[in-house]
Amino acid sequence: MAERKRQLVAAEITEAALQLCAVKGFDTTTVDEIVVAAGISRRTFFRYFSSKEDVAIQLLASLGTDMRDELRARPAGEPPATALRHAVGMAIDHCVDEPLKSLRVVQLILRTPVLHARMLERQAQWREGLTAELAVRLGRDPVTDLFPEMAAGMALAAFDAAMRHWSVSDGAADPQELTDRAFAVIGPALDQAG
Amino acid sequence: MAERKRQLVAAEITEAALQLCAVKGFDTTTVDEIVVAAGISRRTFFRYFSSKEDVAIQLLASLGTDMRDELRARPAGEPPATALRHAVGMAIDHCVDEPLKSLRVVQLILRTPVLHARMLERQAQWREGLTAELAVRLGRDPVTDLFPEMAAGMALAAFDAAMRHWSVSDGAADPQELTDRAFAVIGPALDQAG
DNA sequence: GTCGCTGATGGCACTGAGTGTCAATAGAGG
DNA sequence: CCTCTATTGACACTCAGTGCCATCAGCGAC
Repeated sequence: MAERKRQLVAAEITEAALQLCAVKGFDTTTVDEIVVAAGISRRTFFRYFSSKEDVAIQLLASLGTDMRDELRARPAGEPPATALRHAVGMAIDHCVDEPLKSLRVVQLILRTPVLHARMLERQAQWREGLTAELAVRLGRDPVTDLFPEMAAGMALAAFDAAMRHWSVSDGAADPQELTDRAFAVIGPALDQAG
Repeated sequence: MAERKRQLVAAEITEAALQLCAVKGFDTTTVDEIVVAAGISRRTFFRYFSSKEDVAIQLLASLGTDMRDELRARPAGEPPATALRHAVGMAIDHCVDEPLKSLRVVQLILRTPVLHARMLERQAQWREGLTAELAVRLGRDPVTDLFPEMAAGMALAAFDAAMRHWSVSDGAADPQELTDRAFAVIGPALDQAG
């Protein structure tokens, strides 16, 4: 029950922060302003989020593990392109399930350089996870063989491209359809024998 | 001649900063320490570099334009895979020309999360440049057609993979050969008709 | 009920990054 | 030698982030 309250407070902070950032931008929004809007103390804010950027980035926290878990759960014999498409699909589902919240966050991140940078750094960790999982699936050594790493990188490049186009379309485009088109491009490279 | 002096001071600051960061890490190295080592004032430091991170990132400044210029200079009929390989080759050349300096910077960036994030953000700008150039070369609309964007993303994924493996090999591996192997993976996707 | 323990919170002071302002200074040109 | 200009240094300030400690609420033991 203490955990429930913690998530409630975190959600309140997040909501206040996103609201303020949407109005006056991330950089010009101070932690003090967020803190006042959320009705907590400055010190408490940093107990919930390790930095101001974390408020936005934290919302993507589960995507990495979701993708990796889905990739692991795919049938062993499935070709890399199909397995990776389903893995990325897990992340895209979050955008489809809650379009309003997701779009707001994605747009904020994409037009705030420092947030964009943090997100890309996160993605690099996702890539490491996907690389390791792919290496196991394919029985390849990720140190000497560049294929798992490149395949994971291409899948995330497709994810990025879909997110960017979804963002600039203001949510009008279908994220899964954009992802399909991006995967159509990388497909020929994903299913090679190596 | 004022410009010459400016570059000289910048080089001195950079050298002092990299030396300190190599010893005690980027995060624990303060601007004050860099400033003392370089023999300048704190205020002057921020006139040369807009942030502490910029000292390291600035060293990659020309890579983006170099790649785009090289891509533009490639023969019009050349297939995307070949043209992009030469463009990325321009950036890799910097590592081959000055292996000691480059390796030190690359390793520092790759093992410092905040620097890694900034570098990836830079790369996103390079990608935009390559995307625009590719769109022109191929006569495709980068808004409705995902191919230019994905091709640029794949090329940079290859660049990244080569850099990472070069870094972990402590410079023992050949950067151009690593890039060749990475491009061999994405090749089948780069030369599709779309 | 009260004592004592634990965990969450708030307040305070501190370091470090980054910025604006102004005075001092050095160098080019008359 | 004087003047105009650009670079620098010094100071003060805002804001992010952290360590420390006092406070307070809940909760089990007695």
